[in-house]
Amino acid sequence: MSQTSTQTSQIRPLDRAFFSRDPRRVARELLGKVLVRPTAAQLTARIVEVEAYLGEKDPAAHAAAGNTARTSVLFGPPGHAYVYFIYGNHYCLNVSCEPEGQAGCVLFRALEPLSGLEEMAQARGIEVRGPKDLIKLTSGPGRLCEAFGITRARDNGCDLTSTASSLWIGEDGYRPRAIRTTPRIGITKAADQPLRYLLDANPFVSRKVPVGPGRSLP
DNA sequence: ATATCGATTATCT
DNA sequence: GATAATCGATATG
Repeated sequence: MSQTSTQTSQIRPLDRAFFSRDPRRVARELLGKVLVRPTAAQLTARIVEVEAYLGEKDPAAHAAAGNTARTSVLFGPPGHAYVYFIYGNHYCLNVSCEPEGQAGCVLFRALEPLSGLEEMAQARGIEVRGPKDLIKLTSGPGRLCEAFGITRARDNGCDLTSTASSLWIGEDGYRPRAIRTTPRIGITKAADQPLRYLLDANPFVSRKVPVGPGRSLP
Protein backbone atom coordinates (compact mmCIF):
# COMPACT_ATOMS: atom_id res chain seq x y z
CA MET A 1 0.00 0.00 0.00
CA SER A 2 1.40 3.35 -0.96
CA GLN A 3 1.68 6.29 1.42
CA THR A 4 -0.92 8.40 -0.34
CA SER A 5 -3.31 6.08 -2.12
CA THR A 6 -6.93 7.16 -2.52
CA GLN A 7 -10.24 5.31 -2.88
CA THR A 8 -10.79 6.13 -6.51
CA SER A 9 -8.09 6.29 -9.14
CA GLN A 10 -10.04 8.79 -11.26
CA ILE A 11 -7.63 11.51 -12.36
CA ARG A 12 -8.83 14.81 -13.78
CA PRO A 13 -6.53 17.36 -15.45
CA LEU A 14 -5.74 20.76 -13.93
CA ASP A 15 -6.83 23.77 -15.96
CA ARG A 16 -4.60 26.51 -17.34
CA ALA A 17 -5.77 29.04 -14.76
CA PHE A 18 -4.23 26.84 -12.07
CA PHE A 19 -0.80 27.56 -13.55
CA SER A 20 -1.42 31.19 -14.47
CA ARG A 21 -0.44 32.36 -10.98
CA ASP A 22 2.57 33.12 -8.81
CA PRO A 23 4.94 30.10 -8.86
CA ARG A 24 4.96 29.96 -5.05
CA ARG A 25 1.21 29.48 -5.02
CA VAL A 26 1.36 26.91 -7.80
CA ALA A 27 4.20 25.05 -6.07
CA ARG A 28 2.28 24.75 -2.81
CA GLU A 29 -0.90 23.58 -4.52
CA LEU A 30 0.93 21.17 -6.82
CA LEU A 31 1.87 19.02 -3.82
CA GLY A 32 -0.38 15.96 -3.77
CA LYS A 33 -1.26 16.22 -7.46
CA VAL A 34 -0.37 13.45 -9.92
CA LEU A 35 1.99 13.32 -12.90
CA VAL A 36 0.67 11.07 -15.66
CA ARG A 37 2.50 9.41 -18.57
CA PRO A 38 -0.11 7.47 -20.53
CA THR A 39 1.99 4.56 -21.74
CA ALA A 40 0.51 1.05 -21.94
CA ALA A 41 1.47 0.62 -18.30
CA GLN A 42 0.02 4.06 -17.35
CA LEU A 43 2.78 5.69 -15.34
CA THR A 44 1.43 7.78 -12.45
CA ALA A 45 3.16 9.29 -9.43
CA ARG A 46 2.23 11.74 -6.70
CA ILE A 47 4.05 15.08 -6.50
CA VAL A 48 5.69 15.27 -3.05
CA GLU A 49 8.45 17.88 -3.49
CA VAL A 50 8.80 20.94 -5.76
CA GLU A 51 10.63 24.25 -5.94
CA ALA A 52 9.41 27.65 -7.12
CA TYR A 53 11.52 29.79 -9.49
CA LEU A 54 10.38 33.36 -9.78
CA GLY A 55 11.25 34.33 -13.33
CA GLU A 56 13.58 36.99 -14.73
CA LYS A 57 14.08 38.73 -11.39
CA ASP A 58 15.14 35.51 -9.61
CA PRO A 59 18.94 35.17 -9.86
CA ALA A 60 18.70 31.38 -9.40
CA ALA A 61 16.23 30.95 -12.28
CA HIS A 62 17.22 30.09 -15.83
CA ALA A 63 14.86 32.86 -16.89
CA ALA A 64 17.31 35.36 -15.39
CA ALA A 65 19.24 35.01 -18.66
CA GLY A 66 16.19 36.32 -20.52
CA ASN A 67 14.11 34.78 -23.30
CA THR A 68 16.60 32.54 -25.12
CA ALA A 69 16.28 29.41 -27.25
CA ARG A 70 16.62 27.38 -24.09
CA THR A 71 14.14 29.28 -21.91
CA SER A 72 11.49 30.31 -24.46
CA VAL A 73 8.90 27.91 -23.05
CA LEU A 74 9.08 29.72 -19.72
CA PHE A 75 8.00 32.96 -21.40
CA GLY A 76 5.11 31.26 -23.21
CA PRO A 77 1.67 30.33 -21.87
CA PRO A 78 1.36 28.64 -18.45
CA GLY A 79 0.97 24.90 -17.91
CA HIS A 80 3.67 23.80 -20.33
CA ALA A 81 6.70 21.58 -19.71
CA TYR A 82 10.13 23.21 -19.49
CA VAL A 83 12.74 20.44 -19.71
CA TYR A 84 16.45 21.16 -19.49
CA PHE A 85 19.65 19.09 -19.51
CA ILE A 86 22.10 19.51 -16.66
CA TYR A 87 25.59 18.35 -15.64
CA GLY A 88 25.93 16.57 -18.97
CA ASN A 89 23.86 13.74 -17.52
CA HIS A 90 20.34 14.51 -16.37
CA TYR A 91 17.07 16.04 -17.41
CA CYS A 92 14.88 18.11 -15.09
CA LEU A 93 11.16 18.86 -15.46
CA ASN A 94 9.42 22.17 -14.74
CA VAL A 95 5.98 23.55 -15.47
CA SER A 96 5.65 27.13 -16.69
CA CYS A 97 3.61 29.48 -14.50
CA GLU A 98 2.12 32.99 -14.64
CA PRO A 99 0.48 34.59 -17.70
CA GLU A 100 2.32 34.56 -21.03
CA GLY A 101 5.30 36.93 -20.96
CA GLN A 102 6.20 36.14 -17.36
CA ALA A 103 8.69 33.34 -16.79
CA GLY A 104 8.01 31.83 -13.37
CA CYS A 105 8.04 28.05 -13.09
CA VAL A 106 7.98 25.11 -10.70
CA LEU A 107 10.66 22.39 -10.65
CA PHE A 108 9.58 18.80 -9.91
CA ARG A 109 11.99 17.41 -7.32
CA ALA A 110 10.40 14.19 -6.09
CA LEU A 111 7.42 11.92 -6.75
CA GLU A 112 5.85 8.97 -5.01
CA PRO A 113 5.22 6.24 -7.60
CA LEU A 114 1.60 5.01 -7.81
CA SER A 115 1.35 2.86 -10.94
CA GLY A 116 3.60 1.49 -13.65
CA LEU A 117 6.42 0.86 -11.18
CA GLU A 118 7.92 -1.96 -13.22
CA GLU A 119 8.30 0.24 -16.27
CA MET A 120 9.83 2.97 -14.10
CA ALA A 121 12.35 0.50 -12.67
CA GLN A 122 13.27 -0.64 -16.15
CA ALA A 123 13.74 2.95 -17.30
CA ARG A 124 15.90 3.62 -14.26
CA GLY A 125 17.90 0.47 -14.83
CA ILE A 126 17.46 -0.76 -11.27
CA GLU A 127 15.91 -3.77 -9.58
CA VAL A 128 13.28 -3.07 -6.91
CA ARG A 129 13.53 -5.51 -4.03
CA GLY A 130 12.46 -3.40 -1.05
CA PRO A 131 11.22 0.02 0.04
CA LYS A 132 14.75 1.40 -0.15
CA ASP A 133 14.88 0.64 -3.86
CA LEU A 134 11.38 2.04 -4.37
CA ILE A 135 12.60 5.42 -3.19
CA LYS A 136 15.38 5.40 -5.76
CA LEU A 137 12.78 5.28 -8.53
CA THR A 138 11.51 8.88 -8.46
CA SER A 139 13.17 10.66 -5.51
CA GLY A 140 15.21 13.44 -7.15
CA PRO A 141 14.68 15.69 -10.18
CA GLY A 142 16.98 13.64 -12.44
CA ARG A 143 15.65 10.32 -11.24
CA LEU A 144 12.00 11.14 -11.81
CA CYS A 145 12.72 12.24 -15.35
CA GLU A 146 14.57 9.02 -16.05
CA ALA A 147 11.72 6.95 -14.55
CA PHE A 148 9.19 8.73 -16.78
CA GLY A 149 11.45 8.76 -19.84
CA ILE A 150 11.35 12.56 -19.92
CA THR A 151 13.80 14.24 -22.32
CA ARG A 152 14.06 17.68 -23.80
CA ALA A 153 13.59 16.43 -27.35
CA ARG A 154 10.46 14.55 -26.42
CA ASP A 155 8.75 16.68 -23.78
CA ASN A 156 9.94 20.29 -23.80
CA GLY A 157 6.95 22.51 -24.60
CA CYS A 158 4.38 19.79 -23.93
CA ASP A 159 0.96 21.04 -22.71
CA LEU A 160 0.59 19.54 -19.24
CA THR A 161 -3.08 20.54 -18.92
CA SER A 162 -4.35 18.23 -21.68
CA THR A 163 -5.13 14.54 -21.20
CA ALA A 164 -4.34 14.19 -24.91
CA SER A 165 -0.69 14.99 -24.15
CA SER A 166 1.90 12.27 -23.58
CA LEU A 167 2.57 13.91 -20.24
CA TRP A 168 0.06 15.76 -18.03
CA ILE A 169 -0.81 16.72 -14.47
CA GLY A 170 -4.02 15.75 -12.71
CA GLU A 171 -5.69 15.56 -9.35
CA ASP A 172 -7.37 12.54 -7.78
CA GLY A 173 -8.89 14.02 -4.62
CA TYR A 174 -5.91 13.46 -2.37
CA ARG A 175 -5.45 16.28 0.15
CA PRO A 176 -2.01 16.79 1.68
CA ARG A 177 -1.80 17.04 5.45
CA ALA A 178 1.30 18.98 6.43
CA ILE A 179 3.33 21.03 3.98
CA ARG A 180 6.81 22.30 4.81
CA THR A 181 9.13 24.79 3.14
CA THR A 182 12.94 24.92 3.12
CA PRO A 183 15.63 26.64 1.06
CA ARG A 184 16.09 25.38 -2.49
CA ILE A 185 18.58 22.60 -3.18
CA GLY A 186 21.76 22.76 -5.23
CA ILE A 187 21.76 26.46 -6.09
CA THR A 188 24.32 29.14 -5.27
CA LYS A 189 22.36 32.34 -5.93
CA ALA A 190 19.44 33.40 -3.72
CA ALA A 191 20.05 30.22 -1.73
CA ASP A 192 18.46 31.60 1.42
CA GLN A 193 14.85 31.92 0.27
CA PRO A 194 12.48 29.14 1.42
CA LEU A 195 11.08 28.21 -2.00
CA ARG A 196 11.24 24.41 -1.70
CA TYR A 197 7.89 22.85 -0.85
CA LEU A 198 7.42 19.29 0.35
CA LEU A 199 5.00 16.92 2.02
CA ASP A 200 6.17 16.63 5.59
CA ALA A 201 7.38 13.18 6.60
CA ASN A 202 6.89 11.72 3.14
CA PRO A 203 9.62 9.11 2.60
CA PHE A 204 10.00 9.97 -1.08
CA VAL A 205 11.30 13.52 -0.64
CA SER A 206 14.78 13.85 -2.11
CA ARG A 207 16.59 14.95 1.05
CA LYS A 208 15.93 15.13 4.73
CA VAL A 209 14.67 18.40 6.12
CA PRO A 210 17.19 20.45 8.09
CA VAL A 211 16.39 20.09 11.78
CA GLY A 212 16.87 23.53 13.25
CA PRO A 213 18.89 26.71 12.81
CA GLY A 214 22.33 25.41 11.90
CA ARG A 215 24.34 25.72 15.10
CA SER A 216 28.02 24.89 15.13
CA LEU A 217 30.49 25.01 17.99
CA PRO A 218 32.59 28.18 18.28
C1' DA B 1 26.20 8.01 9.16
C1' DT B 2 28.13 12.15 6.25
C1' DA B 3 31.73 13.93 2.90
C1' DT B 4 33.89 14.35 -1.30
C1' DC B 5 34.47 13.58 -6.13
C1' DG B 6 34.10 12.42 -11.18
C1' DA B 7 31.17 12.18 -15.14
C1' DT B 8 29.83 14.82 -19.32
C1' DT B 9 27.57 18.56 -22.36
C1' DA B 10 24.32 22.55 -23.30
C1' DT B 11 24.42 27.10 -22.37
C1' DC B 12 26.01 31.51 -21.30
C1' DT B 13 29.88 35.13 -20.51
C1' DG C 1 36.34 28.94 -20.87
C1' DA C 2 33.42 28.27 -16.75
C1' DT C 3 29.51 26.77 -14.86
C1' DA C 4 25.55 23.94 -13.66
C1' DA C 5 18.03 23.52 -10.32
C1' DT C 6 22.37 15.91 -10.26
C1' DC C 7 23.60 11.25 -9.41
C1' DG C 8 26.15 7.31 -8.01
C1' DA C 9 30.38 5.64 -6.35
C1' DT C 10 33.92 5.72 -3.09
C1' DA C 11 36.15 7.11 1.16
C1' DT C 12 36.01 7.86 5.97
C1' DG C 13 34.10 8.11 11.08
